[in-house]
Amino acid sequence: MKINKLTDYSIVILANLVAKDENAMHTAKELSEFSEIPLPTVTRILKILSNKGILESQRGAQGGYELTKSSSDISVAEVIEAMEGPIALTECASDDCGCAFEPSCAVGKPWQKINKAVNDVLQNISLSDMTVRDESQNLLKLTDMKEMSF
Amino acid sequence: MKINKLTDYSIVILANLVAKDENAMHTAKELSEFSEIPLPTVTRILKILSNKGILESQRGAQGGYELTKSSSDISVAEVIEAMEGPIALTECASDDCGCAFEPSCAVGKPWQKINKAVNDVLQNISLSDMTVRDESQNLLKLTDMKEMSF
DNA sequence: TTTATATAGGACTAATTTGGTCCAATTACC
DNA sequence: GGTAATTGGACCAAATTAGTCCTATATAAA
Repeated sequence: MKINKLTDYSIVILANLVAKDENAMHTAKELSEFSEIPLPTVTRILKILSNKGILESQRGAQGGYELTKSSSDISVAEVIEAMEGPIALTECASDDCGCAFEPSCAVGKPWQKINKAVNDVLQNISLSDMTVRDESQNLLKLTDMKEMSF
Repeated sequence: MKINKLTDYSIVILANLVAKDENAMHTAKELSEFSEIPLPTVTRILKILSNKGILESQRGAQGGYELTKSSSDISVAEVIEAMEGPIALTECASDDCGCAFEPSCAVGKPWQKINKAVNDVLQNISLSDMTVRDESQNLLKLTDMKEMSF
Protein backbone atom coordinates (compact mmCIF):
# COMPACT_ATOMS: atom_id res chain seq x y z
CA MET A 1 0.00 0.00 0.00
CA LYS A 2 3.04 2.23 -0.01
CA ILE A 3 4.92 3.64 -2.95
CA ASN A 4 8.55 2.60 -3.27
CA LYS A 5 11.27 4.65 -1.66
CA LEU A 6 12.67 5.45 -5.08
CA THR A 7 9.30 6.73 -6.17
CA ASP A 8 9.11 8.86 -3.08
CA TYR A 9 12.58 10.23 -3.83
CA SER A 10 11.63 10.92 -7.42
CA ILE A 11 8.83 13.22 -6.35
CA VAL A 12 11.09 15.03 -3.92
CA ILE A 13 13.68 15.47 -6.64
CA LEU A 14 11.16 16.73 -9.16
CA ALA A 15 9.58 19.07 -6.65
CA ASN A 16 13.00 20.51 -5.90
CA LEU A 17 13.77 20.87 -9.58
CA VAL A 18 10.54 22.80 -10.02
CA ALA A 19 11.26 24.91 -6.97
CA LYS A 20 14.74 25.85 -8.18
CA ASP A 21 13.78 26.70 -11.71
CA GLU A 22 11.17 24.84 -13.60
CA ASN A 23 12.41 26.01 -16.99
CA ALA A 24 16.12 25.47 -16.58
CA MET A 25 18.36 22.47 -16.99
CA HIS A 26 19.71 20.83 -13.86
CA THR A 27 22.51 18.32 -13.50
CA ALA A 28 22.20 15.16 -11.45
CA LYS A 29 24.92 16.45 -9.15
CA GLU A 30 23.06 19.65 -8.52
CA LEU A 31 19.81 17.86 -7.72
CA SER A 32 21.62 15.37 -5.53
CA GLU A 33 23.19 18.08 -3.40
CA PHE A 34 19.97 19.98 -3.25
CA SER A 35 17.85 17.03 -2.22
CA GLU A 36 20.53 15.38 -0.09
CA ILE A 37 19.99 12.06 -1.82
CA PRO A 38 23.15 10.13 -2.84
CA LEU A 39 24.26 10.87 -6.38
CA PRO A 40 24.15 7.27 -7.69
CA THR A 41 20.58 6.98 -6.59
CA VAL A 42 19.64 10.33 -8.07
CA THR A 43 21.18 9.49 -11.43
CA ARG A 44 19.34 6.22 -11.49
CA ILE A 45 16.04 7.94 -10.88
CA LEU A 46 16.70 10.67 -13.43
CA LYS A 47 17.52 8.04 -16.05
CA ILE A 48 14.19 6.36 -15.45
CA LEU A 49 12.24 9.60 -15.58
CA SER A 50 14.07 10.54 -18.74
CA ASN A 51 13.34 7.20 -20.39
CA LYS A 52 9.69 7.57 -19.53
CA GLY A 53 9.52 11.01 -21.08
CA ILE A 54 8.97 13.08 -17.98
CA LEU A 55 12.41 14.62 -18.27
CA GLU A 56 14.44 15.48 -21.30
CA SER A 57 18.16 14.96 -21.07
CA GLN A 58 21.10 16.57 -22.69
CA ARG A 59 24.53 15.01 -22.52
CA GLY A 60 27.90 16.62 -22.25
CA ALA A 61 29.08 19.85 -20.75
CA GLN A 62 26.26 22.23 -19.90
CA GLY A 63 23.95 19.26 -20.15
CA GLY A 64 21.47 17.98 -17.63
CA TYR A 65 17.78 17.34 -17.27
CA GLU A 66 14.70 19.47 -17.69
CA LEU A 67 10.97 18.93 -17.60
CA THR A 68 9.31 18.08 -20.90
CA LYS A 69 6.22 20.00 -19.91
CA SER A 70 4.96 22.41 -17.31
CA SER A 71 4.93 21.15 -13.73
CA SER A 72 1.21 21.80 -13.56
CA ASP A 73 0.71 19.39 -16.44
CA ILE A 74 2.58 16.52 -14.81
CA SER A 75 0.44 14.49 -12.45
CA VAL A 76 1.64 12.49 -9.49
CA ALA A 77 0.03 9.49 -11.17
CA GLU A 78 2.31 9.99 -14.15
CA VAL A 79 5.41 10.01 -11.99
CA ILE A 80 4.36 6.96 -10.00
CA GLU A 81 3.58 5.07 -13.18
CA ALA A 82 6.93 6.01 -14.65
CA MET A 83 8.72 4.70 -11.60
CA GLU A 84 6.78 1.54 -10.86
CA GLY A 85 4.39 0.73 -13.67
CA PRO A 86 0.61 0.82 -13.81
CA ILE A 87 -1.17 1.94 -10.68
CA ALA A 88 -3.17 -1.03 -9.43
CA LEU A 89 -3.71 -2.27 -5.90
CA THR A 90 -3.83 -5.91 -6.99
CA GLU A 91 -2.20 -7.88 -9.78
CA CYS A 92 -5.32 -8.64 -11.68
CA ALA A 93 -7.09 -5.37 -11.39
CA SER A 94 -6.19 -3.19 -14.30
CA ASP A 95 -8.82 -2.22 -16.82
CA ASP A 96 -7.17 -4.19 -19.55
CA CYS A 97 -6.22 -7.23 -17.57
CA GLY A 98 -6.68 -9.07 -20.82
CA CYS A 99 -6.87 -12.50 -19.26
CA ALA A 100 -9.25 -15.18 -20.44
CA PHE A 101 -11.22 -15.08 -17.22
CA GLU A 102 -11.96 -11.38 -17.39
CA PRO A 103 -15.53 -11.60 -18.68
CA SER A 104 -16.64 -13.80 -15.80
CA CYS A 105 -14.27 -12.46 -13.18
CA ALA A 106 -16.02 -12.26 -9.83
CA VAL A 107 -13.58 -10.12 -7.95
CA GLY A 108 -12.27 -8.03 -10.79
CA LYS A 109 -15.00 -5.48 -11.03
CA PRO A 110 -14.85 -4.16 -7.47
CA TRP A 111 -11.09 -3.92 -7.66
CA GLN A 112 -11.30 -2.18 -10.99
CA LYS A 113 -13.62 0.39 -9.48
CA ILE A 114 -11.24 0.91 -6.60
CA ASN A 115 -8.23 1.25 -8.85
CA LYS A 116 -9.96 3.70 -11.09
CA ALA A 117 -10.89 5.86 -8.13
CA VAL A 118 -7.37 5.80 -6.73
CA ASN A 119 -6.03 6.66 -10.14
CA ASP A 120 -8.34 9.63 -10.41
CA VAL A 121 -7.07 10.99 -7.15
CA LEU A 122 -3.47 10.78 -8.29
CA GLN A 123 -4.23 12.20 -11.73
CA ASN A 124 -5.63 15.32 -10.17
CA ILE A 125 -2.59 16.37 -8.20
CA SER A 126 0.22 17.91 -10.21
CA LEU A 127 3.91 18.25 -9.56
CA SER A 128 3.26 21.91 -9.14
CA ASP A 129 0.86 21.12 -6.31
CA MET A 130 3.57 19.08 -4.66
CA THR A 131 6.04 21.93 -4.75
CA VAL A 132 5.44 23.95 -1.66
CA ARG A 133 7.72 26.45 -0.01
CA ASP A 134 7.48 27.47 3.59
CA GLU A 135 7.87 31.10 4.61
CA SER A 136 11.57 30.87 5.17
CA GLN A 137 12.04 29.71 1.59
CA ASN A 138 13.63 26.50 2.67
CA LEU A 139 13.02 23.83 0.14
CA LEU A 140 12.31 20.23 0.88
CA LYS A 141 15.29 18.11 1.69
CA LEU A 142 15.48 14.43 2.37
CA THR A 143 16.80 14.94 5.87
CA ASP A 144 13.57 16.67 6.75
CA MET A 145 11.62 13.67 5.64
CA LYS A 146 13.80 11.24 7.53
CA GLU A 147 13.47 13.17 10.73
CA MET A 148 9.79 13.55 10.16
CA SER A 149 9.08 9.85 10.03
CA PHE A 150 7.79 8.53 13.34
CA MET B 1 1.62 0.87 -4.78
CA LYS B 2 0.26 -2.65 -4.43
CA ILE B 3 -1.33 -4.27 -1.44
CA ASN B 4 0.48 -7.30 -0.03
CA LYS B 5 -0.37 -10.76 -1.23
CA LEU B 6 -1.55 -11.66 2.26
CA THR B 7 -3.88 -8.68 2.22
CA ASP B 8 -5.20 -9.75 -1.15
CA TYR B 9 -5.75 -13.25 0.21
CA SER B 10 -7.50 -11.88 3.26
CA ILE B 11 -10.12 -10.18 1.14
CA VAL B 12 -10.66 -13.32 -0.91
CA ILE B 13 -11.05 -15.33 2.27
CA LEU B 14 -13.47 -12.87 3.82
CA ALA B 15 -15.48 -12.61 0.61
CA ASN B 16 -15.76 -16.37 0.51
CA LEU B 17 -16.79 -16.50 4.14
CA VAL B 18 -19.52 -13.99 3.40
CA ALA B 19 -20.59 -15.90 0.35
CA LYS B 20 -20.87 -19.18 2.21
CA ASP B 21 -22.75 -17.88 5.19
CA GLU B 22 -22.13 -14.50 6.64
CA ASN B 23 -23.71 -15.35 9.98
CA ALA B 24 -22.15 -18.73 10.65
CA MET B 25 -18.86 -19.82 12.11
CA HIS B 26 -16.24 -21.19 9.78
CA THR B 27 -13.09 -23.11 10.59
CA ALA B 28 -9.73 -22.25 9.10
CA LYS B 29 -9.69 -25.63 7.40
CA GLU B 30 -13.02 -25.00 5.76
CA LEU B 31 -11.98 -21.58 4.48
CA SER B 32 -8.67 -22.94 3.29
CA GLU B 33 -10.31 -25.64 1.20
CA PHE B 34 -12.88 -23.24 -0.11
CA SER B 35 -10.40 -20.57 -1.12
CA GLU B 36 -7.68 -22.98 -2.18
CA ILE B 37 -5.13 -21.15 -0.13
CA PRO B 38 -2.74 -23.29 1.98
CA LEU B 39 -3.99 -23.86 5.52
CA PRO B 40 -0.96 -22.41 7.36
CA THR B 41 -1.34 -19.19 5.42
CA VAL B 42 -5.06 -19.04 6.03
CA THR B 43 -4.66 -19.57 9.76
CA ARG B 44 -2.09 -16.85 9.91
CA ILE B 45 -4.41 -14.42 8.18
CA LEU B 46 -7.39 -15.36 10.33
CA LYS B 47 -5.33 -14.82 13.47
CA ILE B 48 -4.47 -11.31 12.34
CA LEU B 49 -8.04 -10.46 11.41
CA SER B 50 -9.20 -11.84 14.73
CA ASN B 51 -6.65 -9.81 16.68
CA LYS B 52 -7.74 -6.69 14.88
CA GLY B 53 -11.37 -7.30 15.72
CA ILE B 54 -12.71 -8.01 12.26
CA LEU B 55 -13.33 -11.62 13.14
CA GLU B 56 -14.35 -13.19 16.40
CA SER B 57 -12.82 -16.52 17.25
CA GLN B 58 -13.95 -19.44 19.26
CA ARG B 59 -11.59 -22.21 20.25
CA GLY B 60 -12.15 -25.88 20.61
CA ALA B 61 -14.56 -28.27 18.97
CA GLN B 62 -17.29 -26.53 17.01
CA GLY B 63 -15.16 -23.41 17.14
CA GLY B 64 -14.02 -21.23 14.30
CA TYR B 65 -14.27 -17.66 13.12
CA GLU B 66 -17.16 -15.37 12.35
CA LEU B 67 -17.61 -11.74 11.40
CA THR B 68 -18.02 -9.30 14.27
CA LYS B 69 -20.38 -7.18 12.20
CA SER B 70 -22.33 -7.25 8.99
CA SER B 71 -20.30 -7.54 5.79
CA SER B 72 -21.83 -4.31 4.56
CA ASP B 73 -20.40 -2.54 7.59
CA ILE B 74 -16.84 -3.73 7.01
CA SER B 75 -14.91 -1.58 4.58
CA VAL B 76 -12.03 -2.64 2.43
CA ALA B 77 -10.03 0.09 4.14
CA GLU B 78 -10.64 -1.62 7.46
CA VAL B 79 -9.33 -4.93 6.18
CA ILE B 80 -6.27 -3.41 4.56
CA GLU B 81 -5.46 -1.50 7.73
CA ALA B 82 -5.84 -4.62 9.79
CA MET B 83 -3.42 -6.48 7.56
CA GLU B 84 -0.78 -3.86 6.93
CA GLY B 85 -1.30 -0.85 9.15
CA PRO B 86 -2.42 2.66 8.33
CA ILE B 87 -3.16 3.38 4.71
CA ALA B 88 -0.57 5.89 3.57
CA LEU B 89 1.34 6.10 0.33
CA THR B 90 4.45 7.47 2.02
CA GLU B 91 6.00 7.08 5.45
CA CYS B 92 5.43 10.59 6.64
CA ALA B 93 1.99 11.20 5.34
CA SER B 94 -0.54 10.23 7.91
CA ASP B 95 -2.77 12.87 9.41
CA ASP B 96 -1.23 12.45 12.80
CA CYS B 97 2.36 12.13 11.73
CA GLY B 98 3.13 13.70 15.07
CA CYS B 99 6.67 14.68 14.22
CA ALA B 100 8.25 17.94 15.26
CA PHE B 101 8.47 19.14 11.68
CA GLU B 102 4.81 18.73 10.96
CA PRO B 103 3.73 22.36 11.33
CA SER B 104 6.25 23.53 8.74
CA CYS B 105 6.29 20.41 6.59
CA ALA B 106 6.57 21.36 2.95
CA VAL B 107 5.63 18.08 1.36
CA GLY B 108 3.32 16.73 4.00
CA LYS B 109 0.18 18.56 3.09
CA PRO B 110 -0.14 17.37 -0.50
CA TRP B 111 0.55 13.80 0.55
CA GLN B 112 -1.98 14.08 3.33
CA LYS B 113 -4.58 15.23 0.85
CA ILE B 114 -3.75 12.31 -1.42
CA ASN B 115 -3.88 9.80 1.39
CA LYS B 116 -7.16 11.10 2.65
CA ALA B 117 -8.68 10.79 -0.79
CA VAL B 118 -7.39 7.25 -1.25
CA ASN B 119 -8.68 6.37 2.16
CA ASP B 120 -12.12 7.71 1.30
CA VAL B 121 -12.28 5.48 -1.72
CA LEU B 122 -11.45 2.41 0.30
CA GLN B 123 -13.80 3.33 3.12
CA ASN B 124 -16.69 3.40 0.71
CA ILE B 125 -16.42 -0.14 -0.56
CA SER B 126 -17.62 -2.83 1.78
CA LEU B 127 -16.86 -6.51 2.06
CA SER B 128 -20.34 -7.10 0.84
CA ASP B 129 -19.54 -5.16 -2.33
CA MET B 130 -16.51 -7.37 -2.85
CA THR B 131 -18.58 -10.52 -2.63
CA VAL B 132 -19.87 -11.17 -6.07
CA ARG B 133 -21.24 -14.35 -7.52
CA ASP B 134 -21.37 -15.10 -11.20
CA GLU B 135 -24.40 -16.74 -12.75
CA SER B 136 -23.11 -20.27 -12.31
CA GLN B 137 -22.81 -19.66 -8.56
CA ASN B 138 -19.14 -20.40 -8.59
CA LEU B 139 -17.41 -18.51 -5.87
CA LEU B 140 -14.04 -16.92 -6.14
CA LYS B 141 -11.12 -19.22 -5.71
CA LEU B 142 -7.47 -18.44 -5.66
CA THR B 143 -6.77 -20.47 -8.75
CA ASP B 144 -8.92 -18.10 -10.71
CA MET B 145 -6.85 -15.19 -9.62
CA LYS B 146 -3.59 -16.91 -10.36
CA GLU B 147 -4.66 -17.81 -13.83
CA MET B 148 -6.06 -14.38 -14.37
CA SER B 149 -2.83 -12.58 -13.79
CA PHE B 150 -1.09 -11.77 -17.05
C1' DT C 1 41.29 18.36 -31.73
C1' DT C 2 41.63 17.67 -27.06
C1' DT C 3 39.65 17.91 -22.57
C1' DA C 4 36.23 18.24 -19.20
C1' DT C 5 31.53 17.48 -18.25
C1' DA C 6 27.33 14.88 -18.38
C1' DT C 7 24.13 11.33 -19.37
C1' DA C 8 23.19 6.05 -20.92
C1' DG C 9 22.99 1.44 -20.04
C1' DG C 10 23.57 -2.33 -17.54
C1' DA C 11 25.57 -5.50 -14.12
C1' DC C 12 26.07 -6.53 -9.49
C1' DT C 13 25.62 -6.89 -4.38
C1' DA C 14 23.46 -5.93 -0.03
C1' DA C 15 19.54 -5.10 2.63
C1' DT C 16 14.88 -5.43 3.60
C1' DT C 17 10.44 -7.13 3.27
C1' DT C 18 7.29 -10.66 2.46
C1' DG C 19 5.54 -15.21 2.13
C1' DG C 20 5.05 -19.51 3.89
C1' DT C 21 5.62 -23.25 7.33
C1' DC C 22 5.74 -25.37 11.66
C1' DC C 23 5.51 -26.29 16.67
C1' DA C 24 4.02 -26.07 21.44
C1' DA C 25 0.37 -24.16 24.28
C1' DT C 26 -4.41 -23.23 25.30
C1' DT C 27 -9.36 -23.64 25.17
C1' DA C 28 -13.77 -25.91 24.71
C1' DC C 29 -16.91 -29.39 23.69
C1' DC C 30 -18.44 -34.30 23.94
C1' DG D 1 -9.93 -37.66 29.04
C1' DG D 2 -9.80 -37.14 24.18
C1' DT D 3 -10.57 -34.61 20.15
C1' DA D 4 -10.99 -30.40 17.57
C1' DA D 5 -9.95 -25.99 17.15
C1' DT D 6 -7.53 -21.44 17.86
C1' DT D 7 -3.11 -18.80 19.79
C1' DG D 8 1.36 -17.08 19.80
C1' DG D 9 5.63 -17.10 18.32
C1' DA D 10 9.74 -18.64 16.01
C1' DC D 11 11.82 -19.71 11.89
C1' DC D 12 13.47 -20.16 7.05
C1' DA D 13 13.04 -19.27 2.11
C1' DA D 14 12.02 -16.38 -1.57
C1' DA D 15 11.30 -12.22 -3.75
C1' DT D 16 11.73 -7.49 -4.09
C1' DT D 17 14.06 -3.23 -3.50
C1' DA D 18 17.82 -0.15 -2.68
C1' DG D 19 22.09 1.24 -3.62
C1' DT D 20 26.62 1.20 -6.00
C1' DC D 21 29.79 0.98 -9.68
C1' DC D 22 31.81 0.58 -14.29
C1' DT D 23 32.19 1.51 -19.11
C1' DA D 24 30.45 3.78 -23.18
C1' DT D 25 28.76 7.79 -25.53
C1' DA D 26 27.68 12.54 -26.48
C1' DT D 27 28.50 17.60 -26.26
C1' DA D 28 30.48 22.04 -25.40
C1' DA D 29 34.29 24.82 -24.76
C1' DA D 30 39.18 25.74 -24.69
